Amino acid sequence: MARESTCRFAILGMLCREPMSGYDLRSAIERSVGHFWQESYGNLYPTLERMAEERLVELEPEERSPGGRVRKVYRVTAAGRTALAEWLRRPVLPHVERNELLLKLFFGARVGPADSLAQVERSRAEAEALLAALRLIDEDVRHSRKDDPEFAYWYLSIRAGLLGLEAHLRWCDEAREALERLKPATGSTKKRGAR
Amino acid sequence: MARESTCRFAILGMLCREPMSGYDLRSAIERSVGHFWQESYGNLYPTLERMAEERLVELEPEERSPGGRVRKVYRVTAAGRTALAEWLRRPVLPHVERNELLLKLFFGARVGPADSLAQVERSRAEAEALLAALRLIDEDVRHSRKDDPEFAYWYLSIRAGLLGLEAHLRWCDEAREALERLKPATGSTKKRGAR
DNA sequence: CACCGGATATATCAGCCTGATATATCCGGA
DNA sequence: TCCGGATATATCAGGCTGATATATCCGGTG
Repeated sequence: MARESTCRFAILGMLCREPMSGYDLRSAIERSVGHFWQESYGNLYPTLERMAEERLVELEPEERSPGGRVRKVYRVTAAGRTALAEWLRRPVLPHVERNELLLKLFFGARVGPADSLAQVERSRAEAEALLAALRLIDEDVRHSRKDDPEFAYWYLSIRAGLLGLEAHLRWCDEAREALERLKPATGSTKKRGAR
Repeated sequence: MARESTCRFAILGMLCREPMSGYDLRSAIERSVGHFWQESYGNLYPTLERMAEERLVELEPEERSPGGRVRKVYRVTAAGRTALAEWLRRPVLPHVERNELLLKLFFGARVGPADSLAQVERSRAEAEALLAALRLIDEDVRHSRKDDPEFAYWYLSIRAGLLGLEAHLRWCDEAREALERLKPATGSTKKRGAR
């Protein structure tokens, strides 16, 4: 029945560290868990409103900037903390992640190895860039936060990212090789494969 | 702007192999690409209707079972084949996959290492089961389909699954170790934890 | 024969979520 | 003073999931 908005819990987790506005939430989430979790404004703002109705969060007493600019800073309530803890203990339900790259490759015979190869190369380049970025974050966190009591928990997600990306790169290399073997005999690349 | 229903292309790809009903499509997809792509009826039926309006697919001439039972068998049109080929060549746009397990672990300090450990163990068991299943499929496909011209393309997705799951298992082991180190060092809390 | 249960088959809906769009203010630098 | 980029909130169409409803077919059991 009622699918449960996971967004709620991302918000609760972040608000437990520090009260924030919807805008702040988005960047805090991006900065800390951005490599495996993101939230859009279109999701955050309505969700925050609902959560306020449900008393999981509440607005901090009107804190306006001098000019009178609107800024809604939310804070987590006791009920919010309870709900978060309850969710953290609940098992993750298994879910098949859609993988558009694999789907395109699966039907790849309809367009030929060159196009599939291009998809793999693009994916590889992207993964390489993500890996480089994550390694920088890794370095940074290992130095600046290694004494934070939450360090071990944060580190788990970085390791997951690193291992996952490395595995993906290995797969890309394998796939590239396999697809290259499919290409029509090397040398003269002109053969127009009329169907 | 118009996000493009990926479901359309999963349907087109499958219908290119053989005309099918919505019901058949669901099981064909489940059987062949189920480990990285699934479609729900709630998505398939309305999508098929729209695609028929757009002339990407068409109904086969009334094919009813003797009792007059309704059964709508769709077939891909020339326009459908073109649309599929065009999509297959278009680059996959990068997208951060949400990972609920990692999110729960990231906030794990709020409930403690035992609960996080349980999440990891569950995920590990699940991955182990998926891996075993995929190895069977691997065996099967390598024997029964190795001469199919599309074999190489199908095989890519199996290898992606195998490498991904193996990497995940390695991460689980790492995570388990890290979380076990966080547990209150006591040897006092009995050896075999009561589950 | 009647009945049952599981597979076949289609359809609809609430609700989550994304990506796009709109709007307005703040503030530092040219 | 004006510009542009960051800050900030809000709304919407449309994709998609998981649940629910409904009905038929068919083989096996009593």
